[in-house]
Amino acid sequence: MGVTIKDVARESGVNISTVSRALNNGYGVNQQTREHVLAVAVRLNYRPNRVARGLVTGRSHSLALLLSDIRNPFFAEVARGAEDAALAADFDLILCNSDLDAGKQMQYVSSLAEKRVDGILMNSVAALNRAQREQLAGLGIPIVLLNRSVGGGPFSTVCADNETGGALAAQHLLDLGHRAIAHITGPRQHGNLSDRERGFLRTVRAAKNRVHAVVLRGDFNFTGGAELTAKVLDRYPKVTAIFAANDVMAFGAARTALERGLKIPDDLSLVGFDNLEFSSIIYPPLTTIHQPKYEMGQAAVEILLRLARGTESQTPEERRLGVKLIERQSCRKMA
Amino acid sequence: MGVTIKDVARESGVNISTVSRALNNGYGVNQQTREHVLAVAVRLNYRPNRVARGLVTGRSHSLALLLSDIRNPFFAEVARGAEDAALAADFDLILCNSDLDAGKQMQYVSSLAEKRVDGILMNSVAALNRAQREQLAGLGIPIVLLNRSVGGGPFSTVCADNETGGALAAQHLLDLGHRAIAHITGPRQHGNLSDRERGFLRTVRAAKNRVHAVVLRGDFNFTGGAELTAKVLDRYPKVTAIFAANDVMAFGAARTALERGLKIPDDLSLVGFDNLEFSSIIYPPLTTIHQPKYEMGQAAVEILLRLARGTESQTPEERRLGVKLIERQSCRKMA
DNA sequence: CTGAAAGCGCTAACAG
DNA sequence: CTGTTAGCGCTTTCAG
Repeated sequence: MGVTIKDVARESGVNISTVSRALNNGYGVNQQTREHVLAVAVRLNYRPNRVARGLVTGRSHSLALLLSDIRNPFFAEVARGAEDAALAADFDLILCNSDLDAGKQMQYVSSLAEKRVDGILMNSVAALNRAQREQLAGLGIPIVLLNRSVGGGPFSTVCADNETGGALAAQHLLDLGHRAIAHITGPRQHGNLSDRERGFLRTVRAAKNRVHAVVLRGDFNFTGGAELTAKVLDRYPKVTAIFAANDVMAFGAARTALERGLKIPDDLSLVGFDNLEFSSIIYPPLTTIHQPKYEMGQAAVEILLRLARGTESQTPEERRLGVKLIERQSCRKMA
Repeated sequence: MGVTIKDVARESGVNISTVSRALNNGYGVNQQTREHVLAVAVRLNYRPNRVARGLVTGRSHSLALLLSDIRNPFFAEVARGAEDAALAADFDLILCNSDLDAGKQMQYVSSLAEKRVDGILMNSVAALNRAQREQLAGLGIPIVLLNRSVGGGPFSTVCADNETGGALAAQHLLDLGHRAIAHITGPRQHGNLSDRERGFLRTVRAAKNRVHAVVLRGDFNFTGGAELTAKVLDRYPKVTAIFAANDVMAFGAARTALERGLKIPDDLSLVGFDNLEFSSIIYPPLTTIHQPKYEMGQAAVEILLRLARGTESQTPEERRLGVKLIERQSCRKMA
C-alpha cells in the first residue's frame, strides 16, 4: 500500500532528491528531467506522503477550529468561511466541539499541539485562568480568538462591530418613531452582548425626543427570549418595540407575541441580531443586524495563515468587521 | 520549540526506546522506571510528536467528514455526532465542504489520502462515475457512505429508514382522518426522497377507505416547498394535509399557507421530515419524522474506526437507523 | 543541474 | 527489563 518517492526515483532513473525537487520547488531542475519525473509520478499514481513531509518541514498544513457546538448555525457559518479559506490555501481544518468546557478545551488544544497543527482558531472560548492562558501562549502555536471583544493579550482577534450593531438597531427603531423600546439580552459578563447594549443605550440616549428604554437580562436563547418578552409585555405595556440581542432570542420573542395574540409588526416591532438564515424564513421575516459570520471565519484563517507563515510571532492583530441593518418585515412605522 | 523524546531520555537517564515504551504500551517496563520517565516527561512538558509517530505507524489518528455544506443544519447535527465519536476514540475529524461538486470531492479525497487519514465519512456524495468509484476503492482507505440507500458497493453505508418514515407520516395523517393528502418532494433520482415517497404511497394505498394521494415534485428547499404548496392549493382544493419530504420544504409550505390566509393546522395539516431543531421553533411547531442525525454520524464513525482497526478490508456493513414520528401541533383531527 | 547523505521524532524488532 | 539499531518517506544541505 503506497508507492513512495523511491519508486518514482527508481522508475525514472534519477535520485530521490531530484524527484523531490521536481515535484516541489520546480526550479533548480532541468525542464526535461522534471517532465519525465512528473510523467512517471503520474503513471505510478504517486501521492506524496504529507505526514513524512510534515515531519521534516515541521508543519502539518492543517488548522483547527475550536468552537462550542457546530450545531449552532452561527458557528456553522463561521466554520464554512474558515474552511473555504483554509481550502484555498491547501490547508485542512480540524473541527473541535468544546461545549464551552474549559477542561475539554485545553485537552483539545493539547492534542492539537501534539499533532503540530499550524494554527488554532478559537471561538467561544471558555474563560481561562492565568495558567491556562500562559499555557496556550507557551505552545508557540498561532492562535486567533473569534468573538472576543476585549484585546486577546498575546492573541489576535476577530469580531464584529457589536456596538455599532446595537446603535444601528436603536436608530432604526427611533427613525420609525418608537419611543418606548425594550432591549432583551444576556448576562452582563458577555462581552459581545454588552457591546451591543452599549451601542443601543448610547443611541437611545442621544435621541432628540424623550425615549423610554429598558434593558432586561436572561438566558440568551429561545426560551430566554420568550420569557423576557413576557416580562416586557407584563411590566412595560407602553413598549412598542423590542431589540433582541440575537436572532434566537428574537424568535422566542415572536413566539410569546404570537401566543398572546399580538401581531408582529402591527402590535409589536422586533429587531434581532446575527441575521441567521432562519430569520428570513420565520414569519414575519425578521429585521435584524447582519453579522459577517462567513467573513469572520475567513478573516480569522487568513490571519492564522499569515501568523503561521511568519518566522517569528508577529504583533497580534485585532480585526473588527462591519455590521449592517437588514430590513425585513418585523418593524412598523409609528404614527 | 520542541522537547523531544531524546530530551526526556537524556534527562531521565534511559534510552529513548524505554521512554517510548513507558509512554505508550506501558507493559514491558519496570514500574519504577516508568514512573520516573513519566515524571520527567511532565516536568519537561514533553508532548509526543504525533506526526512522527504517524510516519512509523502508518496511521494519522484522524478521520475526515466530507459533506456538501456544514451550514445545512442536518449536516451540522451529523457532524456533531461524528466528532463526538471520533473524540471518544482520540481521533480528530477533518471537515470538508464539497458543495456536491464531484471534482472538488475527488480533490478532497486525494488530498486526504496524502494526509493518510484513517477513514473518510462521506455524506451527500456527488454522483460518481465508474472510474471515480474505482479510484476511491483503490485508495485503500476505509470509507463509509452516509445517506445512500442503495448498497454502496465496496463501501459501508449508514442511513435512516426513510421508507418507514414515509409510512409513518402517511399513517399519522390517515389516523387523523385525512382522505386527500399531497406529498411534496424532490426529484425522482434522489434515493432517500423516493424511499420516503414509496413508504408514503404504500401506506396510503393500503388504507381501508378510499384516499386521494397526489405527489408533486420540485426543488427540495424552502422555495420549492412554498411553490409546490401553492400548486397543491390551486390544483387540488380538496387536499387537507401535506406531507413534505423534509422540514425545510415544510417551512416553505407553512409560509405559503400563511400568505394565503390559511391557518395550520385548522385549514391545512402539515407533516415534515428530519426533525430539525427549527421545526419546534417555527409556529406552529411542526409535526415531523425524526431522523437520528446525531446517531448516524456516530454510527458512521464507529464503523469507520472498526474498519480502520481491522487489518484487511472487512465485508461492508449496511446500517439502517430507525425513525419516529414527533407529534407537535401542525396536524388536526378531521371530523 | 543532480546525487549522496543526514536527519525530522518516533516505533519496533532484535539483542542482551 | 532495557539498550541498539533500523528505518517510516520525505526535504535539505552539501558536494560534485
